[in-house]
Amino acid sequence: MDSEASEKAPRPTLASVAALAGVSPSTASLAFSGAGPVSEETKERVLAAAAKLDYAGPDPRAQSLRRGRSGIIGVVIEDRLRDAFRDPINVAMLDGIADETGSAGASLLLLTETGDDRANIASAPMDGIILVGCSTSLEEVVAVLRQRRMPMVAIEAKELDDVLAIGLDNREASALAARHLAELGHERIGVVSLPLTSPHVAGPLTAEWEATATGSTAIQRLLGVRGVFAEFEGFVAAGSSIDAGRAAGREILLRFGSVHDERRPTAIIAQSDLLAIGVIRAAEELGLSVPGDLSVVGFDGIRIDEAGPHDLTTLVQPAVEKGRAAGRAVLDMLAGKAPTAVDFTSVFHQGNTTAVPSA
Amino acid sequence: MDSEASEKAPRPTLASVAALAGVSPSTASLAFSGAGPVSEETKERVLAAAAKLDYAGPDPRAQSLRRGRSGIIGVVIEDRLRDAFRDPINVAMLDGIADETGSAGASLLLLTETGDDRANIASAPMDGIILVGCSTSLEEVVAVLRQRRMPMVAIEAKELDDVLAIGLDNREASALAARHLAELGHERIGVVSLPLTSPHVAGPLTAEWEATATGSTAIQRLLGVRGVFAEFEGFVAAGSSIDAGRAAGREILLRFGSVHDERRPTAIIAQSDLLAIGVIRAAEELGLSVPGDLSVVGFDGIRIDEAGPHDLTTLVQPAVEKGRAAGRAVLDMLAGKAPTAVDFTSVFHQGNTTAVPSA
DNA sequence: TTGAAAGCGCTAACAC
DNA sequence: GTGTTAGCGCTTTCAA
Repeated sequence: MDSEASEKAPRPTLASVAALAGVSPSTASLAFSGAGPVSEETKERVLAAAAKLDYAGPDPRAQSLRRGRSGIIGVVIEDRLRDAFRDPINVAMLDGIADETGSAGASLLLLTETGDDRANIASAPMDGIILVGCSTSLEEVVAVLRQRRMPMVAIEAKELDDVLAIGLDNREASALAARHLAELGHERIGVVSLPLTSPHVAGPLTAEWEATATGSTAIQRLLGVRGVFAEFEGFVAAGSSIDAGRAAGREILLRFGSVHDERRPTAIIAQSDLLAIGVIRAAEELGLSVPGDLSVVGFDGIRIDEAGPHDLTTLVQPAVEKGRAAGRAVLDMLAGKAPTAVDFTSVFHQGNTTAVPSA
Repeated sequence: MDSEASEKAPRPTLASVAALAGVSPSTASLAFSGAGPVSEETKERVLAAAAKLDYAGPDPRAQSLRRGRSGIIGVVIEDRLRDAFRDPINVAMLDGIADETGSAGASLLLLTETGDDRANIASAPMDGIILVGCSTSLEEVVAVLRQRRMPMVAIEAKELDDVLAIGLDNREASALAARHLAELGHERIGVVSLPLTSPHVAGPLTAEWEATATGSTAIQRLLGVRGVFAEFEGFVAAGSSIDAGRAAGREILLRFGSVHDERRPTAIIAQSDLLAIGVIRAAEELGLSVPGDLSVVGFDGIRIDEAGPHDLTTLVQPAVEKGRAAGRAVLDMLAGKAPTAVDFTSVFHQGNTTAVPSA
């Protein structure tokens, strides 16, 4: 019964306010928006009428039909939220997006590519959209959105028509990390990859798997390493988390039965800092010291409460800036301005988790 | 120039599809929605016309005006996203909300109480709203939303008219933790509190501060402890993070100059697991062992990659369920059903971070 | 089974 | 400065 309260008290309309104030609806509208010439006196009368009726301002639904804009920017995330936001790098990026869109008066609609939410991508009232680290079904999603004539921006996705790309030098940066290890004298390395396909499963990296992979970021980072080390022990993690990194680390370190087997990699490149921390943990649990017995490199450069005493050697990417650029790009598209496709560069940070391999 | 592409190709309308198919708009509408009797043949004709025009389906903006529903549920977060989502407990809750709303075909609009985004709360096209851990300006926000006749659900907020409450036994659970410590024999304890006011600042807990506090969760948890220990060393953290916990832990442990001062608390209750982990870290850095020299209790029961060897003694709260309940409640309100206000219960988990105080 | 008409609430043009 | 008119694109009566 209580719930009917909302039904009993219909929202007053601009028209009703105008009527009470004794002015035309268009005048009342102007009085509210301040977008045209209205006499002080009329304005006051309208505002008084609005107050009396407890009018909350123009109905956003009607406004958005009339104006052809809803003030909403969609953000499509591949995973379930709890998977995506477990990694601070994604949150940082989202925060960057929110910075830009928020100050332009737009709000963010969170959408995932998973199951039920899929249909919403086709039908939510949005003015533009940002695709984040999407992969598997990216092209399907893009096709739907293209049909909706929706301005699209994708962060770290493969090039697609009608989609503005915000890039990161994943390949080059990873090559940098690999070269760093090579220069230290490492010859046998392992790589812990971000998920390659969706749904996320863990397992040893194989050529076939890599060939069918859809995760653009992971692929580029793998290619970067391969440019330096033709061969390496690859293992695909089930996500970007310390746990997943730990599991992957164990797999790589124990691939030959014992960590003392001489074929064991002396260095591991992890595709995210969380994964790297997991690898370090796995190594320590197996009695290996970092960087004495094993060098570890990460990727992202998040400020890592969890790294303990280690200062992770990693590639610092400008996550917030990436988000900002994406936000700015959609807004530009909406404003009819030519948006700028930006490519960001990661910076190598030499920490204390890499060293020359032990004899 | 490129950006004008979207302007040149206007979205086709249902009317244009209908015209091409040689039927009335209303019939075309039915053919799409399947919500009425349409002959197979007509339907096919309409679909063919739609395909030819590359029609992407009804415009959501027009739909939402006509139907009075936008299919959007707002979620108001107090902090900047990166602060709120740094704590996995919040992400879990959001995930619970998304579960429910997503499968009902609604999407989530993310709003913050901070600066620019504030105005959006007053003007975004939403059907209902969920307030999450909001505090400071809760009442202002609620007033605006009430005027909009917006169904409101609040998670762990103080009781307010027209707002359905989803609660957690913060007070009772905290009392449980305190009693646990009392039973172990602790007499001098410290409490690391979640932020009390906004913007978040850290500092020693004072009676005045507590009196003007707006963070409902923090207050309840403090009250729970006070029911058991009339006095304790309180310190308010600047957020729910390991770093903030570490800083707060240091403050409390060094309040009397040295950790060896006999007035030093022998146990610390932290209002979140992240804070607790930070406290443990601070203790260890100061040469104290946990639980030997210091007992630590957390709150939340997140699965903690970062706890290292410790199995944190904590209160496990059903975060995802809390989110689900909130989601279900808004949806019920929208469906005209009486929503159920739910109160959740936390479960005490005895880990290995609490023990009898050392002599 | 289909069509015609009305209007959701607002605002941009245009007249006065 | 203010009022009038005309829709934005869709869906829901109601009548045929």
